[in-house]
Amino acid sequence: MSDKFREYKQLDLSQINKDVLKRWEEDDTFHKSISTREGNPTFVFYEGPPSANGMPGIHHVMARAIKDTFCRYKTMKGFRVHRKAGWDTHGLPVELSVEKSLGITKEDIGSKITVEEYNAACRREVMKYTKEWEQLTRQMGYWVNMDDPYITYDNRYIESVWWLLKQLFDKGLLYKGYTIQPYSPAAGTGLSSHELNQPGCYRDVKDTTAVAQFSVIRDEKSEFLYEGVDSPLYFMAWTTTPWTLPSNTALCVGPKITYVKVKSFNPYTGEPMTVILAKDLLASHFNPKNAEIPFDDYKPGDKKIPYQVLEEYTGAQLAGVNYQQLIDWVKPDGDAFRVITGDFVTTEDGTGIVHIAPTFGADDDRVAKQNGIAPLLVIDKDGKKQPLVDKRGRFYTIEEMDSAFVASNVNAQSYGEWSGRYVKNEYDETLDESYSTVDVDLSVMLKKDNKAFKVEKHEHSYPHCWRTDKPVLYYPLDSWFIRTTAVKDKLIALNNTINWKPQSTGTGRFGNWLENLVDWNLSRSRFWGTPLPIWRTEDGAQTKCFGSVEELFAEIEKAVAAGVMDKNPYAGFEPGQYEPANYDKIDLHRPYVDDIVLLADNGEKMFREPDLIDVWFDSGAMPYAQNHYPFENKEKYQPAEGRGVFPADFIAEGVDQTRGWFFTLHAIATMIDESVAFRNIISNGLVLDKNGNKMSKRLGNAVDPFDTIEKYGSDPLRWYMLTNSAPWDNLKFDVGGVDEVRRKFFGTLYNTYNFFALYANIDGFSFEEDEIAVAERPELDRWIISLLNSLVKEVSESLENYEPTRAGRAISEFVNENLSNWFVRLSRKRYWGGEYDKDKLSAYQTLYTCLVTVAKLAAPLAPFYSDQLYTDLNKLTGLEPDQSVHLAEFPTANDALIDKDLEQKMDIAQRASSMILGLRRKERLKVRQPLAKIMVPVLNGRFKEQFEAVENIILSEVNVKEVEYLTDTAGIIKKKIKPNFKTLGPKYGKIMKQIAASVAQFSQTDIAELEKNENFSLNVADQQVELTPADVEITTEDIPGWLVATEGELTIALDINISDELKQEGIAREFINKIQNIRKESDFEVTDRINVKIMKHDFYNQAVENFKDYIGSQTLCEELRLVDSLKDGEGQLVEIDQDVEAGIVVEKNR
RNA sequence: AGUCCCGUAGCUCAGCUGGUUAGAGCGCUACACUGAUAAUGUAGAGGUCCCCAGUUCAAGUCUGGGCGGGACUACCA
Repeated sequence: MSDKFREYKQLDLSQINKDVLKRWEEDDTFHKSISTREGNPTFVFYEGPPSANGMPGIHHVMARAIKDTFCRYKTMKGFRVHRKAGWDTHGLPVELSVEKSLGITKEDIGSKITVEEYNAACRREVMKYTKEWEQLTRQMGYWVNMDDPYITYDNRYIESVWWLLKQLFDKGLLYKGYTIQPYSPAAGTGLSSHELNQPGCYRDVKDTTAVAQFSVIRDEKSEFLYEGVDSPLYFMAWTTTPWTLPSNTALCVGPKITYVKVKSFNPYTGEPMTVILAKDLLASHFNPKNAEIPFDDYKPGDKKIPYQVLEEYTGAQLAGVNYQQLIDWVKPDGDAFRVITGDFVTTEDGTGIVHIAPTFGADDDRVAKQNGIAPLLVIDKDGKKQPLVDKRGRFYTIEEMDSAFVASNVNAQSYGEWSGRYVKNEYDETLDESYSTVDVDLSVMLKKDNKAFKVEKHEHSYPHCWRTDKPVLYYPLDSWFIRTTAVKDKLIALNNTINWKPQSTGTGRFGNWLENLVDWNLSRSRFWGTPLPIWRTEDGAQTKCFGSVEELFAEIEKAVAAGVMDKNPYAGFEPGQYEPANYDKIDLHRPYVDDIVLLADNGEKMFREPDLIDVWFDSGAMPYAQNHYPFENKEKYQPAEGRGVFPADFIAEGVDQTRGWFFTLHAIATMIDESVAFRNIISNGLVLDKNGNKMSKRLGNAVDPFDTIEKYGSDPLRWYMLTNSAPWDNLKFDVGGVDEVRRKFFGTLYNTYNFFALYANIDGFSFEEDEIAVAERPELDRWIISLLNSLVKEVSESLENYEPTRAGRAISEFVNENLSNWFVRLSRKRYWGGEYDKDKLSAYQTLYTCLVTVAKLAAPLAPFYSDQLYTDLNKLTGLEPDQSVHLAEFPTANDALIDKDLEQKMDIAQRASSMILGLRRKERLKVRQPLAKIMVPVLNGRFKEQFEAVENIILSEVNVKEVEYLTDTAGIIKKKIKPNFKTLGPKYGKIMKQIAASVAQFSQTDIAELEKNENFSLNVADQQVELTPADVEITTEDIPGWLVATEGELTIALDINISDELKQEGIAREFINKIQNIRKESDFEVTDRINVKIMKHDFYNQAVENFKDYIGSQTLCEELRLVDSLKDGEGQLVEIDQDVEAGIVVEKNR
């Protein structure tokens, strides 16, 4: 063990990073931080699994710094912290990068490459950057348990996921339905949004559009609309796809949009009518000039059609009104033909009323479901429900429909001629461009039926299939869904119990998302992912969902026994045996599961539903699947005592996960356990480049975390990210800021430590003396201890509230402003020279305590340097029982040591000193020149008492001999008065401005009177105003005839007359300074004794003689002589005053 | 398009429940200090608190509406 505190030549945080890492590894500190908390309450953290198929970026440092900070903090608070690492391994990005690296497309899977080979490639690809990730985790000091990470492709993980799906299936929350997706009839395939966003897919095309008239049904719900109406009443709705009109089942209005009822004539038939449309769009359908035309003058066929606005309604009022089906081909089953409201409705184009065909529009489908509107479906020969248009893009033929359905629901007469027609001519190779389209023919039909208001060509952007160049349809496709809407209320209720940081994300983005919840579409047509564990007979009548490998294994055995399968592909697997080796024998991925054919209870064959599940389900399942629950670790979920591993106390990820991981965690936990998955959450913002642009490799503005850590060390990087802006604000990342943190915060802290070490080593301080009671320590020490305890309080509160930014900023402010710039600066003299007395000891003990406490407070945020600082301090003193700061207990504040009055006093001292230094500078009076006195006007006793307490500190700081307190009896102080708006405002309100004006006019006599009587009456705007001292702020402004500075309520005058005595002392201090410089330049040890010779000069001979002892004591000079001359080349010249130079020789005393 | 975040000095950010000279750091300029020394201190210059309306005696702060940047979710008659 060393007998000295370690001293540094310079601060190398990058090296410290490496040293500390090495020590952590040698001492196994991370595991100790858990094992030493054995039996304590747990703190559960969930790691949102990253995908290792991409390189980690600087933004990962951000999220992980936050995570790490709170896990370390809770550890220091005594909790046993759970934090298991994990990897997200499934999904489209993996598939895409495999395809890129193999140079294949999805088309090639199964032909150029087998599914087996493809999957094997995915498995390799997904862990490609594991090493880099682990390295970053290590280097940045992110403590997470990587011994046994969860991996979503692992069979055991998948098994837990299956178990969860089975629970949902059993609860009736898993069902097969459809969703509206882009679909290419020509290619016979659904398209992903990714494919749709290929260049050239959206093209401007001219389509026939129609404004149709939907006839209102007159009943009690619509009666209010008939006021003043004497012709048939219609809603008007516009569509760019008239072929969807036969599938219309609702009309949608904006609840806040204003609609008008207009009396006019149908332009094609000339029939009188009354129509409803959005007020904002009136002018685009009715020419305002025609409003003047008398109705009687109108004849059918006239170009100018008169109209008259009868009434206005809001969309909300229209909701619920029923209308007649526009085209009566097929009757829907269920509620339909009703006006509903939707927020997405605008008045930008059309009529402000949107035609809803739930089978052919995503918005339509959603809004219809929310309002209980049925889609228009037909039943085919197999008994399956189908939209009116089949997958080839044709209206279903009557022959292909179920005959009973045709009899009950289909109007064969009107539908007949349309049956089998392609809705887009492009789908029929035999048709040329001249052939009229369904859109046109339907529009013509509507015109004839008095149901069309306007039919015209309209150019708009429409998506096309990138493979066939033909238009895409939005089409319902089969998918498996989780019925999250069934638990919507529960989701919302549970969300309200979660502590969101920031709160607005929880109530806003996340809360709104829950309010507008739709069922979770679980299906993905992919290859690399968790397969849906559902087998069905071909007709879909029999369904089995498996919640474990064991169940599936048993069914396979049954199928093999019945001869449905040749052999069990999972033969050799031992059900119920949970060793990894056992699970390595099987593969639950495609294509292996696809080959499994099972036997239904009725003897039919069952095939797996080919979909994979949404990868978000994988990650949302991690609270369970990371522990292979419920197959293993079941006891951790229902612990006999204390807390188990569910739910999490804390999670943190980017705000982009709100509808991703945050939602899936929340949804799964709610559905499985009616519990939250996490209690506290920080959703952090993005890391942008310094100009506020998104970082990307392509733009070359991405910052490499490894380089940054290598250069600066992790601590400044982490500190910068955590303190520069609140975690939930976006961070404009600027390396310059990291460097600033290094200099400002770590540099200062390091300097403070080094200063301490330097003198402590000289004096042999090792904190072996008894601790001096705080009450017995000097004012300055009690002050910094008070601030330190206030700091502990603030940091603890901030971290308890998940606000790392506040914590970090408070620590930094303490270290820079108070500890270094005030405490150490004022205490310097206490450390160097002099006796090793109680004051010196107190100075050491106080500084030591501050440093070690700061190390602990900063440890969660800056784990490396804090540990180094802690270790350097503790190595010698052995005061702390723990070998690492991360095993130590987090400090707790001692309220008894917080002295707000003292903090106030020191604040006065700091401000007074800086004001006096300001005055000196103005007069070009060096601080080395002592001055006689300062004068301070005193307005009340309390102020005087406070000032007196810190008088000596101020005087020595500014090098002035004494303070003179001025009471105002002498009348030499000029005062200033200002109204106190906070007290007067509420009392006098409106006349506040006049009062302020009157008060500003107060004379010195007025002010004196107010102070004396503690009351002053004013008459303002015929109102009596009573002022008490509390209603005004009286400050001193000036002391005529003196050099004065004023700041707030503090006024100080400086006496700048310099007596001979003072002048001499100034000269003496000048010499001290010069001699000290020479000592330093000559590389003398701080403790070396010296002899000094000074060549005589009338300017300073007297001063040197008079202050000989003083100079000697300050510079450790044994012998100080004034000499007549110096030898040539001996000594050096120093400037003592303007144009006065002294020859001086400084020698070591041997 | 909807939801959410952000907009204060050249840059990065504070500014608590509204209260009258709008702050800090960096950068710039000047000066000072000096046995913490590749440090440090003090000051100066630098502001349309994004814009417009409203509430109020009083708005950087509250309300409404815009504008700009960003994120997510949707893609539409």
